[in-house]
Amino acid sequence: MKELDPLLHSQLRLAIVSILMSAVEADFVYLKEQTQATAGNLSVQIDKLREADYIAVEKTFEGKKPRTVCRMTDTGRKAFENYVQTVKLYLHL
Amino acid sequence: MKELDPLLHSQLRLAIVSILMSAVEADFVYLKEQTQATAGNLSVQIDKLREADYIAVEKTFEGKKPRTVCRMTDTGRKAFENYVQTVKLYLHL
DNA sequence: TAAACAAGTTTATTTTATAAACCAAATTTT
DNA sequence: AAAATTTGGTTTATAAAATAAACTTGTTTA
Repeated sequence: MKELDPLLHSQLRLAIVSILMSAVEADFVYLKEQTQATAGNLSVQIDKLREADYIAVEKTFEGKKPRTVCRMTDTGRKAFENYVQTVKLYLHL
Repeated sequence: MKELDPLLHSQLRLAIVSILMSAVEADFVYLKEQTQATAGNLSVQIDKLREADYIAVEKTFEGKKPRTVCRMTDTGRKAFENYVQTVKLYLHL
């Protein structure tokens, strides 16, 4: 049985990537709202995805407020597609 | 975002259930071969699925050798179908 | 009959996920 | 204008999970 990419096979990280796959980009606040995760957990998981170069993270300022914007990388998109194909086997789809 | 049943959202437990969903039953040795898991890990994960009544476990003797046979319960089948529907949302399927 | 094997289980270790506590800057309240 | 609160996070500590190593019990086999 093909292994499920452990980086994506995590509730929160999969949710993050799922959102990013259908939007050009999403910021920390939006991801927090959508996923209902705590800020700490979200911060950690975003960082893991960034370390693996699955997502790119840009820290800017929106006026005086910090803004952390995330978007998928090509590597991340490929990894996601691969994960989808693998999980389909497990789900008999 | 709907939560992914944590009992099924685990590489090995999902593999076990995936196998059991497409076979009437499967024994410990077969599951071990197919999943490539260690016996200890497999034993633990089977037990978690059994505790939740997702699978039924029957310990018999095949001649003089013990045989542990697993099959899905109705509860387990429903949980799996529910998991499939939920994960589809994450995967945009 | 002692060593090796089979089929597991139990326990210990490592990894992962999660949340609590913290920080800096800006905004609001008194 | 000082104090308290909010915003947008990060760091660190705790809880849970996955995994493997060690052990058990009975069975062959040399």
